[in-house]
Amino acid sequence: MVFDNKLIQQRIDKAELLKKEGINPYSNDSKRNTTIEKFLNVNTDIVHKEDKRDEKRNYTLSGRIKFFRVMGKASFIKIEDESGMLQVYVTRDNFPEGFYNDIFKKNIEVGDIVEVSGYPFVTGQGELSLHANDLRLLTKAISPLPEKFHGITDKEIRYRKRYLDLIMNADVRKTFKIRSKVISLTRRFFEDKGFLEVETPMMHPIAGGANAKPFVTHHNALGIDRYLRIAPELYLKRLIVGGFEAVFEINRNFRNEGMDATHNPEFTSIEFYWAYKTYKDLIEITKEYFRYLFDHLNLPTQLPYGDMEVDFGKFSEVPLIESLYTIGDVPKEIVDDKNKIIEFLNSKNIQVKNTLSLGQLQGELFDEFVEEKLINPTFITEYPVDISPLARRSDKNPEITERFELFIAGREIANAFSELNDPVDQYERFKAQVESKESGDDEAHEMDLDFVEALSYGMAPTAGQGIGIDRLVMLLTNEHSIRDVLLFPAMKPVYAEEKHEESSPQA
RNA sequence: GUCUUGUUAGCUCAGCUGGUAGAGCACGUCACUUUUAAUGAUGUGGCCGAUGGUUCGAAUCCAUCACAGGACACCA
Repeated sequence: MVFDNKLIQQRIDKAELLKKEGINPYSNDSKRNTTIEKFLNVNTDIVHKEDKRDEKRNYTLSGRIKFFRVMGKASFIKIEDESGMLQVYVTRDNFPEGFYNDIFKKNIEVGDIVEVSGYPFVTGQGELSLHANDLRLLTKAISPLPEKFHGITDKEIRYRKRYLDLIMNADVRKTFKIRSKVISLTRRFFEDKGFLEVETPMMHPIAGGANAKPFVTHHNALGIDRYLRIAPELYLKRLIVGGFEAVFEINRNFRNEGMDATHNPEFTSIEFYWAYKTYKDLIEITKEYFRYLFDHLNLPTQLPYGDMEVDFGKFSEVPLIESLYTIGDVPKEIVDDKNKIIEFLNSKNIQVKNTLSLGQLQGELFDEFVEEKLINPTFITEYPVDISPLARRSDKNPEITERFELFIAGREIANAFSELNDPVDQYERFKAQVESKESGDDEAHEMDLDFVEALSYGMAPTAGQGIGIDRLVMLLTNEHSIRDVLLFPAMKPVYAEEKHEESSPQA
């Protein structure tokens, strides 16, 4: 039974009783004419009035009851709407005979959504409140709310029943409002720069644009498998081939990998591509983007993140190889020598496959010794070509690419490069990835001949970038788990085991 | 995937080296017309995550499983 709990049954009984009294416990005729925030702002003058009230003003407000304090013939309740919390004063003698004792006190309770009308006044304790002369039930809550003081702290319940978390925890609502603003501002920033927002497929015939394991689904009508996209990159670049010069997409990517504090199987990123620009231009627009976000979110340039202090006014730029010895304290003389790097890594008790290339080993060194030290925003530039299959080679040094990743608070936030637009080079790099895949790297990129063909028609010199929105929001809200910036993070189903048992009788 | 911690009333949590379940909030009843987690009195409420084992006896010890948190690994 769904409603077998005693407390729930009690509340269902109350709803039934109200129906008998002619009160609809699920009424939809709200007459609200203002919000709590507006009420509180408009009536700040009441405190200066002689009798601390103005009976000529009248407001109708709605909200969920969060506190219910009965003191005999008078009660204080607190109701909450999206904008804030309001104290409402309810007295017996202000209502029709019987309402206060039999309806209000007995059958309306914490969790219910009510509508109140009345005038503003300030209590003896100095709190601006509403003196109610009408109170109506709008929605009966038949499940009791969690405890009013501690609220709900069990993370599992908070994630599985996010609505409860949102009811009980104003901070959580705030975090998701910031998230919404970040996405909205991001969209506006790029639109204002002349970028065109586009939508590209979520179901791909080839999981391309990143190195990651995809989710597989099946298209019945065509009888073929499709991959939930791991990145929109190759489609966006096709659009650049087609003549759009600045495009962006804010949407979900799906990666069939482990889950932890910084990884959810579906996550949101913005990717943008900008013709006739290079990664140098992307560094500049990224700095501008952060200034824009901070201005419009009204954030100080220095933000705490855990026990770190991040200064968003201090962006720096370091080539990857240089960062190994200037930041990572790796001996300078080994960074260009495969064997010496392996020796060094082994001496630090880090095991690596000896099939790794020089570039891959340099990447290892970076991950191991540099990444976590990059607290203030740092553009790490000039990535080795063999760990950058889609990036354009540097004209000065074909072993490195015109690429950067942006690190903040020890985490990768963005990845960007001048795009590879040489179709033959792209073909060769796909081939190298395929070989790598055949030798066991199941996350290597697949061959995408259709994309190579697109490039063969000529893609203007272009720079492109991806920014992880979830991790960005984590930074801005000082949250340390990606689940705390996702309304509905991925969770294992609770009842999987039972269902399984039903279908296969055993044990 | 590995290690580790947790799972007890609707919620937040106690429950020691095994002896048959406890508090606060919520809920019921009573009192109370300016409270702020209101207060006072009183009462109801539990298959102690699941399954096995050890034991005269298990919330407690052991094993397996499920789910979750954390760390590590993988993952750019």
